Amino acid sequence: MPKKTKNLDFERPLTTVDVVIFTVLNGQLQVLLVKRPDGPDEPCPGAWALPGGFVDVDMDESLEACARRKLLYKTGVDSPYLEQLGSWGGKTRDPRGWSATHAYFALLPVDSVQLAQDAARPVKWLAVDEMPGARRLAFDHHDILQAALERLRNKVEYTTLPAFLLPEPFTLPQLQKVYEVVLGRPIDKSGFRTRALAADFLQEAGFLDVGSPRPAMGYRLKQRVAAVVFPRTFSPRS
Amino acid sequence: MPKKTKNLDFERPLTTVDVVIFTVLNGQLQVLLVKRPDGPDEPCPGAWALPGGFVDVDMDESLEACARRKLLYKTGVDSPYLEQLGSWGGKTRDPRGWSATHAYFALLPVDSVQLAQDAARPVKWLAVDEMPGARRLAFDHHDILQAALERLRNKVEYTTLPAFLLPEPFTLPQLQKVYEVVLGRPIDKSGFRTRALAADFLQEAGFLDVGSPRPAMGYRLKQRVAAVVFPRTFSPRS
DNA sequence: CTAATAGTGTCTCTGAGACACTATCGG
DNA sequence: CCGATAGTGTCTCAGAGACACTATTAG
Repeated sequence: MPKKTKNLDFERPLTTVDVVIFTVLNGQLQVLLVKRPDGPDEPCPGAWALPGGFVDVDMDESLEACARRKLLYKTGVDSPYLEQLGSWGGKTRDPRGWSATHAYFALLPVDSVQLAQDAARPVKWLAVDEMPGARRLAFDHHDILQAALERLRNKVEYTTLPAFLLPEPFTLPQLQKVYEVVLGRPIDKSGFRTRALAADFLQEAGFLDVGSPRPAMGYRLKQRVAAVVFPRTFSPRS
Repeated sequence: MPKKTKNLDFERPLTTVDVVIFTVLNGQLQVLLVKRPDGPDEPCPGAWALPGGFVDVDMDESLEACARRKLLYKTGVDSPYLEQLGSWGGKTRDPRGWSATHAYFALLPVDSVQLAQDAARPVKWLAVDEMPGARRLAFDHHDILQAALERLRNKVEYTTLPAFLLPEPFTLPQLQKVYEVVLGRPIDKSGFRTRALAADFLQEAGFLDVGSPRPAMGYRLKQRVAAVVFPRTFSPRS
């Protein structure tokens, strides 16, 4: 290892942060994508990509601060549920050189979002179920998105994460729908209610009339910071 | 954001990979540490640190390959259980500049290790329980180690990870001891055996006489690649 | 009244925890 | 024989799954 002695003048990898931003919209789990600019010097020109970009060593105090900055810039949301997902790095993932990205994933209610619509950088929600195999995302963002989905679906089995996808206040049937959307299968109502209430992470917020024949109790999260863990999973009896 | 246009000549963070290497030795969970060199230009001179270092854009194909290279170099082990832990990055974690590290954690049986003893870079095992609060590791390696411990202890509750800490073949009582060492509490023998065998990740390898009055069945892992997940955790009745 | 959704009660069964029990070895 | 460790059987109980049941609204 000749280069790593005293001086630091060896080639450094490019360092980026990408954020997988999920919400529920039209009864579907959706992810935020940004169109890469066209141009001769641009990698993946015109392709859809996860929001993200280079770490700015002057602006960013830390990786998480960088992720929050990019998220705030694209969505206007400043304190969503945000969790580190992992990092991807290698010689070939970016044509501009050895590059490593730190990926985060965020959950937010769609009503809190003000998309930064900019003609130069179009932004859109895409339902994850409608992502055709053919539609390739930029770089290795397909892998990153799949990892985020896997993490989300795993955690949904035993945590209260989906509550961060809903605007407050919400009803238990609404929350159950979100669980079902993310898991892709129906859940028993009685068991769901028992679990949700036993987890003690909700507080009542008065009855809501959401157009159903009978009004339902509305709830807010007691703590908007972290997820609560259930004692067991939702896995169905085999 | 002025700098991130076409050209790439803005300052790049330093990029490193660190590996938290665990084993069980003398009935204790131990972690591998490397002494930082002394010297006027060195950060944290003489402090103990996790093995790791800069990504070498010529040698390393990917982050994981870089982690494996560093692990092989220090221990001689080339295919341990290796998992990404997370990344830590910020303006102040390294006095040499904005730096981001990609942390991995590895589990390996102590008998497979040939420590690279080099007078310039001493290497040692340290029992995690004997780490005094006062003993500060280099950089933010204390945080990284704590995160690795938390991850390990969490996963031990519901996976077969501890099997990667033992030389094969091993007996079920030996494996149970490892679980107890990592968890820091006793486990019921009967329940442990039922779970372990039901998980179907072991194959018999003949009786072993390990000095106990009665010989016990030895086992090997069916797959040395990934951990198996239990249906429920070991959490004790409240 | 009926239709539709909100919310509850009840039965069963799996699997963990606790712990007493038997089995097999060395001396 | 005894002591020590390996390994098994049995009872109980929490909590998930399944599903039938009641409650409250709009029309």
